[in-house]
Amino acid sequence: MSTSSHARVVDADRVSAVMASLPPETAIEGLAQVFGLLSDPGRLRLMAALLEGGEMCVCDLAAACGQSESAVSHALRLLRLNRVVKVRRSGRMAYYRLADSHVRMLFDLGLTHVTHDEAGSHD
Amino acid sequence: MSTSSHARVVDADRVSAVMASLPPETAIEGLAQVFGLLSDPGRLRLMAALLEGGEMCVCDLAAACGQSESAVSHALRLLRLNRVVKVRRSGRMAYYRLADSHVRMLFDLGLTHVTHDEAGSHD
DNA sequence: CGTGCGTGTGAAGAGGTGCTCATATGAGCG
DNA sequence: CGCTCATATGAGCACCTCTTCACACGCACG
Repeated sequence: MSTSSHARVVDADRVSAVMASLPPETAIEGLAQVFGLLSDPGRLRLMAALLEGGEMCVCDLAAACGQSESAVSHALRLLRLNRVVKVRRSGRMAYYRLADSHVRMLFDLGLTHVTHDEAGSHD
Repeated sequence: MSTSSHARVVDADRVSAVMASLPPETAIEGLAQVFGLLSDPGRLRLMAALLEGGEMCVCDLAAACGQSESAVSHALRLLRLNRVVKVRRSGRMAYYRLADSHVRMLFDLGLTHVTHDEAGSHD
C-alpha cells in the first residue's frame, strides 16, 4: 500500500475506526445543506418571524424582517424547495408557515449555544 | 411614518408583534455564524470524526476524513476561533477535540431531520 | 376584459468561502 | 546543531451565494 507522498498517520487503528463510523456521504451533504439554509441572517429572520407569527404572507414577512419582497421571495423559494416551509395560496396572496418543528429545535439549540458563549474571535 | 414608496402590509398588528419578538441582530448573526460552521461537508466530517474519535491529531483527522492536511488545518483554525474545538499540544503534535456537547446535539438533530426526510428537490 | 397588485423568477454583479501551493515555525532526532 | 516532521499560515484563485433589477404571471376588482 504504498506510502503515497507522505501518508502520515499516528494511530492507524483509530483512523480506521473513525472512517468506518463516519456517516455516509449523502448524509453529510444533506446535513451541510440543511445547516447552510440556517446560515443566512435573512433566512434566519424569516424563520424566526414564522416561529412567532405562525403564518404570514410575503409582503408582511418582508416588512417584518426588513428585506425587499424580492429577496424574501427568493429566500422562501429556497426554503420551500428544501421543505422547510409550506405555502397556502389564497387568491393572489401566498401564506407561508414552517413545515415542521425541527427548525424550532435547531433554532433554539443554536440560540442557546450563541447566547451562552459569544463564540467570537479568540486564539 | 408615512407610506414610503410602497409599504405593502396586510396585517400591521402581526407585523409589529413579529418585529418586536425577533431576536436581536447580534443573536441572529451569531446563529448564522454557528450554522455556517456546520454548513461545510469537510468541517462536518471533521466534527463527526471527533465525535467518534474523541481526540485526534491533525494528520489522523486528515487521513480519516480524506482531506489534505492543509485544508484540515485551515478548517480546524476556523473551528478553534469559534470555540467549537479545543487543542492540546504535545511536542509537535496537536490533538483536537470538541469543546462542548452542543455540536453533538446539533449534529444529531440535523441528522434526524435529514435521514427522516430527504429534503431534496421539490416544488 | 383591462388594469393593478401580490408574488415568482432569471440574469448579473458583488462579495464571501474553501481550496491548493508555498512557506514559516518549532519541536524532536540523529 | 542541523535536518526533518507535524502543524500553522498567507496569498491566490475558483466557486458558490445573496442581492438587486427587470419582467412575467395570475387573480381581483372596477
